[in-house]
Order: sequence, then C-alpha cells, then structure tokens
Amino acid sequence: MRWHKGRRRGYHHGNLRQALIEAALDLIADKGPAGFTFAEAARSAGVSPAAPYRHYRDRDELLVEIAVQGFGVFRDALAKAWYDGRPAPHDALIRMGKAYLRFAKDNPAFYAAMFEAGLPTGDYPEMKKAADSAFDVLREAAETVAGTAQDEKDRPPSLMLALHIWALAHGVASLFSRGDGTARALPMEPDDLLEAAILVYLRGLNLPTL
Amino acid sequence: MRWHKGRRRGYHHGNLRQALIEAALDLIADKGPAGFTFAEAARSAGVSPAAPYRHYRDRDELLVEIAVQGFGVFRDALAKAWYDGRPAPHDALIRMGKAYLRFAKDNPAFYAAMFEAGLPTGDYPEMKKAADSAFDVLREAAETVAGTAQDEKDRPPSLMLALHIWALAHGVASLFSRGDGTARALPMEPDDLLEAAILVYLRGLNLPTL
DNA sequence: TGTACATCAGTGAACGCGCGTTCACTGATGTAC
DNA sequence: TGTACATCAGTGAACGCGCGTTCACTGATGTAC
Repeated sequence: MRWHKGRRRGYHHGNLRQALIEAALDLIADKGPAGFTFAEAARSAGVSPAAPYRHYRDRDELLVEIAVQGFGVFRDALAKAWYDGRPAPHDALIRMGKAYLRFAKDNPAFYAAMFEAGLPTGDYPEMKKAADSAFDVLREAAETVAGTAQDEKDRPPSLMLALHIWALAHGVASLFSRGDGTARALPMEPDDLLEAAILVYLRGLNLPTL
Repeated sequence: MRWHKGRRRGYHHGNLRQALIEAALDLIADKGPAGFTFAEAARSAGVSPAAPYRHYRDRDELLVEIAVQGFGVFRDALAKAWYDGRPAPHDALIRMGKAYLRFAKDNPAFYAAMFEAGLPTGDYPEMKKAADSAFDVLREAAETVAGTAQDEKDRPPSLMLALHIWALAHGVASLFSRGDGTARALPMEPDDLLEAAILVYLRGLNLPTL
C-alpha cells in the first residue's frame, strides 16, 4: 500500500472503489437515495465521469455495495450491543434495540441504502446475505431471551420474538429516529419509547423480569 | 361538469390536476418515488410538458399533494377498521393494525410518497396536518383501549400506547408487507405476525383479554 | 539491478437523451349586458 | 338570446443542463528475465 489513507497521489487514485462509496454516502445523506448520481459521485471523488465504470457496472451496483457494507456495520453494531446477552438477556435486548435506533440516526445514508433504496432484496444475493447476517444477531438474541422462560411451555417461538423486536425497532427508527431530518417530532426520546415497548412486550410474553 | 369521469374532451383537459396525481401514482408504483418526473407525468396524462405548471409549482408540490391525499385515504381506512372500537376495543385495534398493512400493500405509491419521499415533514404544514389527522384515529383508539384497564392505576398512557402500536404496524408494513416488491420474505403472514405482537403487547399492559 | 512489456486504472472528448422551465401563443369557457 | 370580452388552461417550440455511456487513449504499476 503506497497511499496514505485515501489520499490521492498522481494518476492512479489508489482506492477509488471505496472513495466512490464514501462520496455516494455523503450525497445520499444530503439528498436522499434518489439524489445521488454516478457522475456526481465521480466528481466528488475527484475523478473523471468515466472512471467509476472501471469498478461498478452501474449506479445500482454501487448502491448494492453500499447496502452490503451498511449491513456489515449494522450487524457489528448490533452484536456489540448484544454482547452475548451479558449481563442479563433482557437488558442486552433493550441495548440492542437502542443500537438499532442509533444506527439509523448516525448513518442515515446507510440506512436509506439498506432499507429504502427500492432495491428488490431478492435480486441481489449478496445484499440478502448481508441482511440475513445482521438478522442472525437478532435471532440469536431472541433465542437466548426465549430461553429465560420459567417453564418450557411458556417459551415463545424465538423467530416470532425476533421478528417482533425487529419490526418494533424498525418502526421507531423509521418514524422517529432518523438522522436526515425526515423524522417526526416526538414528545419523548425514541430510545425511551422503544425501551418501554420492549418491556411491555416481554412482560406480555410472561418472561421473568429481572 | 361536462366531462365523463376523467375522459379528455378537446383542448381543455377538465381535471388535469387529479389526472397528474394518478399518473404520478402509477409511475411511483412502478419505479419508486425517485423514478417519477414531472415531464413523464404530463406525458402520461396526455398533455404537453408545460401543462403541469398551471397547477403545481414543481415536482415537490405535486408529491406533497399526493402525500396529503394518501394520508386522507389512510385515515379513512384506519377509521373504518376501527369502527369506533366495536364490538370490542382489542379486536378493533387489531383490525386497525391489519388495515395499516393492507394500506401499505394496496397503495405502495401512496405509502412511499407519505413515508419515504424524503420530504421533511416540518416544511409542509398541510402534509403534517394530514398525517396528524390520520394519527388522531390511532390516538382515539389508544384512548379507548387504555380505558379498558381494570383498575385506574393500571391504565397505560394512551399516547405511548398509540405510538407503540404505530411503530409496530409501521415496522411490519415497511419490512414485510409492501406492495412494490421490496418486501422481505417471511415464513408467515404479516397479518398474523402483527396480530400476535399486538396481543402480546396488550397482555403486557395487563389489560383484560376479552 | 535494469529493461521490456503487459496490465491496470485512469483521462477527456464526445454523443444522444430526457428533464425542467420559459415563452408567446391560442382554443375553450364563463359572464356581463 | 346573442355578442363582446376577460380569463382560464392548454400548446409547442425552444433553451440550457447534467446524466449515462462509450471510445481510443495514456500514464503508472507490476513482473519476467
């Protein structure tokens, strides 16, 4: 590697692929997933409009790459918050929910590319794989939380639990906790709203509150 | 009114305003909220590209009008499903949740314009008003449901209840129940997933199950 | 270590295209008398 | 009821613009010997 981090040196860029992604993220954060063009990303990265074609077939391929990277960052954030369910699974679950909100707030461009770029998930296997990998963290958490049931007959189906938590966190994030100025006003913190919802939900599952 | 419903007759269109909205809805449904242009909507409505300027200042103004109409349809759908909480508030609440999903599925273009066009809600008062009006139906329902508490001390704050149900329904709709092909695969019906979540949630609120 | 050569990753000019927008215009409609 | 006129809601031609994309090219890098 002969380049100082991302610094351009001479004719060859060195890391144009990643530079285009970062340029696109900035543009998306500014103007939504619609408001980014291949040409502008190139300009923003300081290369000619033809250069991106050495790395991506078209705009969509770049968008997918962004979504894939986004799901990676997302998965790591969720896994870190879950922290193997320590010290207590219920607390860890709530922590993970908050990490979901934080991700949406801190990375509006990733969030938009992942969930709102209108890319049919089915058409892009790598994207689906990356998304599934993030969801797996949630499934594992759900499994652990379900395992805290007092009695085996009280044990909720963990897939259902995972999907409910996902939907709840996603709903709160999409409506109230976005970082791009399209969030709705709320008379409380999104974090608190989500925490309360998860607590009520877990109580409804009849799991022991710690 | 000299026009048969929406039928063009001669030089004047008769109802271009609404025709443009419908054309835009078709385009949005096809290609997402990004993939609609003023010019194409005009072409689709059978008028010259200059004609829309007689009715809308620009693309955004048309989008806002669409979102406003969408929230109107949405509110009516929710209110109809709620049906004043009859025969039983809990059942009616679940019915309303399902109406939320159905709306997202049946009206992907409205849904996208309302929730994903990237229009900052704060900048468009009429849009905010229309959205609030839809949310009011939900608030009223939450109020009624909260009132079913056995004991006054068990009564949940109805705003919180409303926001939780909203987030849940919105999350399920956005992730699993969209009509535009971007929904994720699910091993069950979105309706059933949402119903189960609401039931668990209400149980967690310690409200009497009917 | 030096040189020849292949390959990689960029340039820049060019193109066709559709969009947004403006303009003077004109056909159709509504209304005052 | 007819006519003159104002207003409304369209036309169509034109423009500048930026995008996507292609092309032959070329500078920089890596490697075989």
